[in-house]
Amino acid sequence: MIRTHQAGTLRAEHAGQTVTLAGWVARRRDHGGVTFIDLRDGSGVVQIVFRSTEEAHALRNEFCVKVTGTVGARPEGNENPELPTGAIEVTVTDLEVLSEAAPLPFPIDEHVTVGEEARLRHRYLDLRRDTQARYIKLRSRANAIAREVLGEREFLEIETPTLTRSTPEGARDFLVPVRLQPGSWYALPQSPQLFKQLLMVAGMERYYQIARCYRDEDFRADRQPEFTQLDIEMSFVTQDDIIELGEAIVGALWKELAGYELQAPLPRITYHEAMDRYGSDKPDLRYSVELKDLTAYFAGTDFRVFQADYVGAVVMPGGAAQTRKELDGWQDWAKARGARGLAYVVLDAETGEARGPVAKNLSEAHLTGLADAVGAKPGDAVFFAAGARHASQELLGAARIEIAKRANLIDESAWAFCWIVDAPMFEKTDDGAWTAVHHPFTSPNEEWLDRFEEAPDKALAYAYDIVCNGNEIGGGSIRIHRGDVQRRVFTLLGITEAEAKDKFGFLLDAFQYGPPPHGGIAFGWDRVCMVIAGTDSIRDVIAFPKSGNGFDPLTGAPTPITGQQRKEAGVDAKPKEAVKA
RNA sequence: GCCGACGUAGCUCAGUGGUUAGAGCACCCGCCUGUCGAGCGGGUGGUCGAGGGUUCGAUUCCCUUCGCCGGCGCCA
Repeated sequence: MIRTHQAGTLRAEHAGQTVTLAGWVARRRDHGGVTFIDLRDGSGVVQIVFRSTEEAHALRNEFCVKVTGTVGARPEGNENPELPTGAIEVTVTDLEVLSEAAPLPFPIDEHVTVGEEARLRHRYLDLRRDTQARYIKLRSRANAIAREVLGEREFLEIETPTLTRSTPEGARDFLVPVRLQPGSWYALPQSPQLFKQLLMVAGMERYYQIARCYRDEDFRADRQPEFTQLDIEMSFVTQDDIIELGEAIVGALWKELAGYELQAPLPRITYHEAMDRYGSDKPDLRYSVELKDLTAYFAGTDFRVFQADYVGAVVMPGGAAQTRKELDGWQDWAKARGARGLAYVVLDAETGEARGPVAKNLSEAHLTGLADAVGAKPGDAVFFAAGARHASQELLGAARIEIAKRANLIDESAWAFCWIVDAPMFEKTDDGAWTAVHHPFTSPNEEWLDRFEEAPDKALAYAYDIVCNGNEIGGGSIRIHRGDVQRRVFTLLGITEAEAKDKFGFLLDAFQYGPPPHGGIAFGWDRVCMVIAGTDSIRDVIAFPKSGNGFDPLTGAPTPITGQQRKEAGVDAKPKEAVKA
């Protein structure tokens, strides 16, 4: 090594030692006769002092330098308690500029906010910033912790192909042309789902992988076209076994990275209960504000809008104090989400009288009983949604989150976990057919195994999601391992035998040879790291993330290809057999 | 695909239908021996995202377009 110590590790006990350091000029304070420089390396920052000012004068921000000097206690009164190294400084006797830095496109400074585009274009500079570097380091530790927990439990880390066949998730595939077979294409995996099931058939019993996955869908703050899953599958297990494992992993992560002791077992909430109480399948349990079903309460109302399959409400504590403009703002908020609006009633802070545009449509009895029915107090506002049950609950669920934000009900220091269990097997598509909510290999639970056809809309699966502070951080299921059940599911989904054989015949083939009962879970690893890091963008925990539209501001990818590449790749080749849509 | 916000110096932002578009930081030069987001003085730096329109005159108003961010749709 060309250095003897790491800058951030120097302490008072090093006083008197001669050390050689290497790092970057983080900041310079040039007083003419004496110059202070904050020297930064991967471990932190230490102040170095130049008495001979000539050479220090030429140094600029982010020059990469090597210095030799003597560690000494700082003069009385000049200590900096803000810095771990603040008790000492290194007086430089020898300086070598390892490389110079051009003027920076943006300051490497925690105090200055810089636009994301500039940061990503020069991500290698962005990552020199302490906060950003910490996110990346945290992720590395998260990987190590997961491997440790799984290794102890005798899981095998097994890689699966990234050039593969389209798997049955619902998203659009990224496709790769195949030079050796013009007209045929690989798909990049949306997850290693089928491969991990094949590994179970192969007797690998306990598999995991930190797997890159690809989905060609639009972006969000917590979605990238390529992302990472901690992907896990086990044989001979029940749902409880997977949940226990999930809690062990999450427990280890939060203990070591967030200093939080997980209270296992975590609460389990059924999917339907979550929708009824929180209007979400990933409820944020850091605050209460629950939905109230008022369908029965308003039965027989003259108000047309409330003559619906479902009428629900959510209370905003103190919401009556909102200005007319703020209350109108909720209407715009609801319309932006595709709703007609958000009916509301405010309860007078003094009298508790129910007022508002909707109040005049409601009977005296309904108005006077409302506060009790929804659990509201004088001074609160009550928001209503009426219509189709699921959509109305989702609107109220979104309102619940917005209420918590606006009324400052979120304890930012809290961790609230839960499992959402008993997810439905199927849901109706727009054209009236059934589709798998999870994926078509998800097992019905015991209760529905023999009769899910009787009421597909009510049938429940052995499927579970783990939720933290309103983020779905992982999810999985027990898989179908019986051929007859799998065939019945395909039949319900309208997948013919020929289609099934064509799409995933290799899996069905494998399942002819004594497949073990198995199940698994996948953690959205970027999201897990994001949540632990306490940031609100997945891009913070990805070393080189893409920006909107899949553009990489650093490399400029994607780029057009040359005619030669196009020809060789076989992009335009016609497949030998026509493929059905 | 839809909705909303934003786009002015390298960075973060202010500003205006009318003379030469500003500030802080960065950068360059100088001063300065105890700073720690050092300080002081001077200087360089602008296609006001792009195109079109209205106007005597547009960075400012209008339209289109591009980029970016957030959300909806989409993504089990």
